[in-house]
Amino acid sequence: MVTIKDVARAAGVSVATASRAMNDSRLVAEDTRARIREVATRMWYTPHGAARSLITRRTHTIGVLLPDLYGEFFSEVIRGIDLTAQRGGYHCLVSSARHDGPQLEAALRSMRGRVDGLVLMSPEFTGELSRRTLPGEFPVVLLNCPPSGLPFDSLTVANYEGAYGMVRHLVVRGHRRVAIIQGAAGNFDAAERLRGYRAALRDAHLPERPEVELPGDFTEESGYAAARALLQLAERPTAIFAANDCMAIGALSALRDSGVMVPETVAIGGFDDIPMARYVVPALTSVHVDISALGERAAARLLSRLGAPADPEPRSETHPTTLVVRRSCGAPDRSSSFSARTPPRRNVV
Amino acid sequence: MVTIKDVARAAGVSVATASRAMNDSRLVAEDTRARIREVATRMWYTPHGAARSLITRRTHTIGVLLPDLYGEFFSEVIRGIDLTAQRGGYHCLVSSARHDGPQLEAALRSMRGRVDGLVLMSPEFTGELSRRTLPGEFPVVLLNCPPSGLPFDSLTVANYEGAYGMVRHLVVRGHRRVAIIQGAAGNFDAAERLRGYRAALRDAHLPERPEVELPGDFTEESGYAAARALLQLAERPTAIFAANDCMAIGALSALRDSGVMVPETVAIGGFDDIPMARYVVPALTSVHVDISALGERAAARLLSRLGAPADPEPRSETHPTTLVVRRSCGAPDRSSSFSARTPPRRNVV
DNA sequence: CGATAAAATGTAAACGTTTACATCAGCCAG
DNA sequence: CTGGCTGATGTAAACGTTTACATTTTATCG
Repeated sequence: MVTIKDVARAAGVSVATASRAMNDSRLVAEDTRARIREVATRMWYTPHGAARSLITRRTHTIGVLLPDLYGEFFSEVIRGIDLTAQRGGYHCLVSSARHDGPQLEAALRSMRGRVDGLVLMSPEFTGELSRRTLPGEFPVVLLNCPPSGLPFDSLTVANYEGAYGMVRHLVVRGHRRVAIIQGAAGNFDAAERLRGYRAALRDAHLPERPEVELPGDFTEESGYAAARALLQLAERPTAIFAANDCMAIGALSALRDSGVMVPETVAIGGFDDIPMARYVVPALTSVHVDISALGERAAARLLSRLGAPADPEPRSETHPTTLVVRRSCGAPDRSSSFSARTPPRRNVV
Repeated sequence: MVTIKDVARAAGVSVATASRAMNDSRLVAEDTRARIREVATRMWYTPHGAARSLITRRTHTIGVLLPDLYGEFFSEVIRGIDLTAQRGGYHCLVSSARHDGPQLEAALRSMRGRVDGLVLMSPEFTGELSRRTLPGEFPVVLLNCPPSGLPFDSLTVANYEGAYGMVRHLVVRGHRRVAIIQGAAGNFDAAERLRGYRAALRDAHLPERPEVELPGDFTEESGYAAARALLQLAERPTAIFAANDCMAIGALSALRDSGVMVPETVAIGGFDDIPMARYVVPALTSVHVDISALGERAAARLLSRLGAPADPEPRSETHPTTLVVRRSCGAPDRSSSFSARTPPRRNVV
């Protein structure tokens, strides 16, 4: 391993000058700077990150802590984060961990001293445990976490508004009995979407009916089961709002298996607008979330904190959603899938 | 920031003993060990990663360098890698970079000194440029890279065999004119899949016909365009093998838009078996790749290198694929999607 | 030409660990 | 009682940087 000492010796200068040359300090003459850099590249010198961050107290790395890595969602978040991180000269240390107490704590601890800041996504996050694991002055951006009272920046998806808009849309189309398949218990997004659903009904002067608020856990199976249950009801709903697309797709399967027409007999709406939503039949109406942009915002926020840690005021931000109307709730069909708003996917493999 | 010195002072020992206690060395008495650890947890001591890796020359981090982060594929790879990395006590530093020469080189350099080893995925990788950027003794696992002659472990998907199996299946079902929509030019996977396609035709004593080998670039649009072009031919193919699912789905749209029946008039097969493949209509026959397992293998291979860097022999490994037959090539339809082999997805949001 | 300011370079301390080596106490055999 | 061994602890040097400070060289100006 070639160190800066080797470079300095080869260039006939002291390590200090060599270091300055590598860091483009103005305290070094132009010609020596050029000479040193030339020598450095010739010797394939790469600075030792650990040594550097030991003294500068900067790792130029941001930690990304996710509850899981399963599915399109996280891939997109990471993409957004990595994109802006790279632009700012930062790396991403990603890790997933089940966020039930000790696991999260361990993950946080193992990241300390390796990262300058953290993007923490944890819809089940209770500020409880890590109030001491995370020193308050450590830069953290909470992504889609329940309000915790912790002094951290926080970024959330407009779950409430998105759900409200979806249900309102269903109501406006004439639906009087709108059911909901809820997200996982204890999940912040799930709770917010439920809240939006209820508000939309209330504002339309429709009764809240507990029997059509079915539990779910964001999985396709739970959507399937919930839809089955709904079909058993004496008074069937005419529309179903599933708290995410996976469950909506599960519900779609259930209705198809039961011979129920969608959208003629029952309309369905989902949430997230995952790429697949365009391709199921009928195409799924959903609430679109620009996830990659969300990741970009989170990273940008964190980077700005890192750049100027002066501002102590934690800020909250809500990321807007848009309703994408497709056939599953009665919109006219489009002949080609290309007219949908989500850009087509590109896979390298 | 509380350092090991603070802990040592508080526990009334020297830093050496404190360090030994934290690292479970046998050279420290049991009672002092307990006392020191107790003090350490009470003070919320976390070792400074940079300082530690400066002296131990181990970062306990593996780098993951991907060509992009778009789509399900990378999400799954990362998941597999992170899973095994965590099990082995390692972190993942992920980064995406367009792998055209200087970009890749820069990414590699910026990772040096931060990671103990590297999983490098780059289907357009030419061993050329980085023969010197990557010192030979640095542990690297190449994932889906073209054979480079570099002395590195290498893991590839059974592209050739998978494509061969798919085309053979089409031929066995009676298709005589099988077209291919190729992957991106210069892409290793694409080349291998083309090779498998040709071999299957040859072995079935069917002629190779250049006019049905259409170019593509793995995007949905290119699949759409290619299918359009195929429909213009005087002698239409009766089956189309698309080098990935995205293009297959694009082709599906094109055929639907042209009023061509799938699979009755033209059968279609894809590659990758992305989750969406089950949901398009008709459900897409595809070559399934267990991507997360691929990532796990890659990480496991790298970790074993890191554990015992004795073995200098670079090893190659091919990851098997399985053909998943669905309706798009004429298989009987299944009533519920749950019977398909891909497990249902779980999204947290 | 000398004084002085400015610019360029060198010296050495620091960052937080680990670890080779030194030390020291206690113990046992001769 | 002495010498050597064992086990526990301390001392200090390293790891590869950056940077405050000291020193030297160069430029400027009276």
